[in-house]
Amino acid sequence: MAPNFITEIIERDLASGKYAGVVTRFPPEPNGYLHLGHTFASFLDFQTAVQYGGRYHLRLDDTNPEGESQEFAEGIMADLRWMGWDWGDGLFYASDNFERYYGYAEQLIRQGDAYVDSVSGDEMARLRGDAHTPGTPSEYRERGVDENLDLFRRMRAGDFADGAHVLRGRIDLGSANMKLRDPVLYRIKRAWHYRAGDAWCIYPMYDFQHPLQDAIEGVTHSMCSLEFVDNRAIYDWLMERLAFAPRPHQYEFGRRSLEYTIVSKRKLRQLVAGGHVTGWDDPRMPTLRAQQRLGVTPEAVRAFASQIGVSRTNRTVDIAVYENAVRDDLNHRAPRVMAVLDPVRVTLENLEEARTLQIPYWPHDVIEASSDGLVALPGGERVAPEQAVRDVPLTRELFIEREDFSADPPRGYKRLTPGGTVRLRGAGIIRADDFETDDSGNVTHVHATLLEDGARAGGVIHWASAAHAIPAEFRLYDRLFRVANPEGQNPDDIAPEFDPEQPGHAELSEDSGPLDTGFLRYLNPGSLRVTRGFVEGSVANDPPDTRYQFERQGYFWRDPVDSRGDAPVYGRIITLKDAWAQTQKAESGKPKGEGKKQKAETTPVAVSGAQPVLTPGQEAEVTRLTDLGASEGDARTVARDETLLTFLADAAPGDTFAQVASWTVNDLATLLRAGEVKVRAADLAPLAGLLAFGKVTSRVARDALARAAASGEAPAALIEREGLNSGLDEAELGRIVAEVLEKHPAEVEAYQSGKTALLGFFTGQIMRATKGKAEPGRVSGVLKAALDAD
RNA sequence: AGGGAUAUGGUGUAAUGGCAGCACAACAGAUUUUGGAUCUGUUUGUCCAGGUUCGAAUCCUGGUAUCCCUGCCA
Repeated sequence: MAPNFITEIIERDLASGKYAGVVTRFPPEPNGYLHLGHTFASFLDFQTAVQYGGRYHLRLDDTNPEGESQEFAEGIMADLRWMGWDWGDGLFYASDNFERYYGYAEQLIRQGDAYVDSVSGDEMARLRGDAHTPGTPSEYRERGVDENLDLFRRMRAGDFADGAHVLRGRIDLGSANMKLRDPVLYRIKRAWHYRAGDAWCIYPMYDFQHPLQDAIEGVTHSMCSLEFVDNRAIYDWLMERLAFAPRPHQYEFGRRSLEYTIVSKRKLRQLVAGGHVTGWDDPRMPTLRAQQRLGVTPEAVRAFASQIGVSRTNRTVDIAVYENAVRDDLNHRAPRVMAVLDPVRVTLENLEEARTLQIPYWPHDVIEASSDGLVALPGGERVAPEQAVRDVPLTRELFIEREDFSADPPRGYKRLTPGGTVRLRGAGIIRADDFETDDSGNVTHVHATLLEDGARAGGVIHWASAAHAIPAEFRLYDRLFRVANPEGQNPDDIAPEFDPEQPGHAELSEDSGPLDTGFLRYLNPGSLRVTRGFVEGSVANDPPDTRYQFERQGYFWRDPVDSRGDAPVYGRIITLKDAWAQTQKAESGKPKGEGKKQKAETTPVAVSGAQPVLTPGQEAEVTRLTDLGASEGDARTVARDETLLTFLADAAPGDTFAQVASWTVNDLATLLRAGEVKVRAADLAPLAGLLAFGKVTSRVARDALARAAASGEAPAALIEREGLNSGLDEAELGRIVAEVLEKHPAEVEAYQSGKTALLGFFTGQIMRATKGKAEPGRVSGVLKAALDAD
């Protein structure tokens, strides 16, 4: 986990002793399967705890019986364990604590912090008001404690129908934060809970239950996504009213979505239910179980999760980052073998007798990168590179890839052509002497000659012996959607031409309603291509979960569901990068271009220089302040802000006023509004005087101002006490400059070889070394002289 | 419209007043018995307008854009 704003908070909390250790939790609701979107959140929760030597919990957040099940709970656990997580005894079910939540609810009632409301849902929504109008109390808001307690107990006892009453927090109906307008804490809902059965007919709401559960578990840092920012106010209110100490705190991070992927549970369900995929584990799905079946390893998923950063903005990650993580993992894991996916027969006319070749499993670069000098056999055993080979028969009858022979090759084609040569991987060079085609012109047979050593060829192709290779089905997966953002509008999208051979297309057109099925129209009709071909015989004895690189094709493994011993099915985990396809596409690509979006186009020109309109009273203040010497801009800012106005009221009039006003606006405004400024404006005049007379640099003055604001000490006294007005003579400055240069020889060299931007770096170092006492004007002169002299 | 959050290359993320860096992508070259991998290099960026400062991605003011909130879901 790279450093981020949450690790920063944790380090501060640990350093200050706020918590003895870190405790986090990942709280999925067991009403669906985990998908790639969850890996980010779970990784953040778990890995952060690991990183700080803390604990992480898995919490099944099962407070809404609808849709939740043990099957989902177990699926979630299995997927997380597959990812390599071990929460030890840190497994919690929210439903195990229903009784405790209930107790806290009664406590809130007794404290007058919660009440039973008895209006309908519609009425409650109406009374809540909207963004412009504050909420109005329902007629039940002022019920007494005893009545509330009685009603709430009877709610639990099942005396009332669903929806007849709710328990609400009594917070603030007028709050601009809608979440605070007396949120519902409990509702009556007669539903069978997969763990609690029918023990309860009231269930707690997220806003009530989640903070309590965090506190009960002893969680310290409770991470959730950005849409819960407003809910934090309830979280803090609850912690305060129920006096938890030490208490957990909620921090929000931005979600990460992935290009070409949807993660909405409802839409995923539509894909399964509509038969657009074969199930939740269809290798094209973004669910973890699907990625698992695809053959992606947990290490790759974790690498991906660690590579996408953490921030407070919702972002969409480039699919290439995921693909890179998958390839990078497989490159060092998957032995190389050969398979022909779309075969064309080749006869080596001059090969009389079959040969057995020993071809290495690994390319030279993977061998060289091995840390112990050994490499793995498909079974996992690590052996010397020369032993990491398999037997491959070279026979008179072979198969090669249909794409690897061309009677009419495009420019730059490096494979087999009539009369041309190519190297058969590991077997030597052949020349195509002749070829046959069928009625439609498809090549059916190539007649070739195996050439002597010393022959030359421009390219290398893979192959398989017709007599020994194993027939197999290949499933070539591609992105499920044709567009990066299937849930968006995609006005530039061009629907693919109708192709009756592609399953899914017909359903797609009859199924596409105007509403939520819109994303279905972006389904990629070619997301699954099935071919029949041959894989070299050596794979027969390998473990069934071996991931291979089929050379020049991509990474594959045996489909764990559909593959049979006598009918193997190989699924493509991911393609190899294909520079040739790139150039091909570029050649044929119309100059239409992608139309890079220009920022200037998307951002309308801002109306600049617009000044907010001031009231006559504020205008009068502006005049008064400018008369006192303040700049127009500062005056306008101050006049509009009561806090700044009040602060500035006791500033001394005179020459120093303008400076004090400027500091007020530019340096103190934010602190002032937060009520964190301890110094008085009256104490600022002497500081401004020191600055005006050149006794201190502006840097020293601002530092002193900041410290004074925090401590309340008069800044001028502070400067006096620390001798910051002592000035800096030429000799001392020269000495410090020399010291700084000596400490940073690499930077000096870089500067002298032309990187003049480093002047700012040196200036900063010198300012720091002199505590700001050096005058920047002099520094630059001395510095340049010293650097040039060196 | 009220409240809240956010804004750095194509994408994601660093820089906490002092060198705009890293990863992925793209492009070029080297290398290569995988058009893979590897290595080297290159292109592209601080939302806009003002202000403070010797110096601003960072501080101040104003604006713009995007997202979230008005479930008895989580």
